[in-house]
Amino acid sequence: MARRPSSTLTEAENRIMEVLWQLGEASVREVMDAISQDKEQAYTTVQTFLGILKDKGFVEQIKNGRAFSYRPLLSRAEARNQALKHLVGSVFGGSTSALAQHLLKDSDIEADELSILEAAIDAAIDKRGETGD
Amino acid sequence: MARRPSSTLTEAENRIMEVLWQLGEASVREVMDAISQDKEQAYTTVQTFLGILKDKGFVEQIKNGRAFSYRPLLSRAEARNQALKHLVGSVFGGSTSALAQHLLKDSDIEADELSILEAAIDAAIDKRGETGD
DNA sequence: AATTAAATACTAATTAATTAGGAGTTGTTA
DNA sequence: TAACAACTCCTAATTAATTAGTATTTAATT
Repeated sequence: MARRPSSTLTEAENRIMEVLWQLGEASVREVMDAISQDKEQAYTTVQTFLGILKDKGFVEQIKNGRAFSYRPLLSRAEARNQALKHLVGSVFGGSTSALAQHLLKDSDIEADELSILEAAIDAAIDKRGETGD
Repeated sequence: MARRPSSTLTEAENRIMEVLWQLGEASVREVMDAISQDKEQAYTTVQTFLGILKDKGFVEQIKNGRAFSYRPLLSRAEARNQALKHLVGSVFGGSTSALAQHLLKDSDIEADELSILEAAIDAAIDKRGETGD
């Protein structure tokens, strides 16, 4: 027996999606060029992953002259949600507050980030109080 | 070419470590029994992973009569830190506050968890203010 | 039209991750 | 002590993930 396929974007898939989220729409070559800033990657490798992402329904393929362009169908926020859910489920015992508390206690988050965070929490609590959400 | 080895605990490794963190120390059979509550897993499979974890330096092996017992050398907090850092690096562009803000805006964290979180933040800010950390 | 460039489609190879079997060893018990 | 059970060690098999090459098609340019 062996492993189940990943429920979230793999590392390589995420690298590709990141470019699409940034550019909105891009050809194989454009994705390759954007990635090659950080990581050398063959044209056909990028192509392979765009094909995989298309098969998984995470991008759509648009005919653009002789070539194809690709556009994200999965948003960055959704992808982050999935990745986060997966991490919380496997590493934090399914408890989001365990993650949050870990963030504060054991991780190296900066003090000024904490203030931003606190303001965001106030806003979130206000909003939920109003709507009863 | 192919993938680099995972810098964090894999899913299966984490499952094993979770038992060790819970029990403090356990034999192959005890780990297997604990895991089998959720997931059927062969004795030798558990054994294989304990061997891998030992090779990686994440557990120590203690002779216990005719068998071995295993004890975690990596703490749960450290493992969570690594996993979190990895996620933030790959999915949140390296920004912890991007993660924090996502938690509040886009994830489905509960209102009562937010209150806990806020209290934790207050405490964290107080502590850092005192020590100038 | 022939050569060249670029894109696509298909295939393949490598390694990590997961799972488990079988051989051999050691200790227990009828 | 012979049978049996439990454990260890080594090996293997399967699939996901990553990477890229080759062959073919399509288009541009001289």
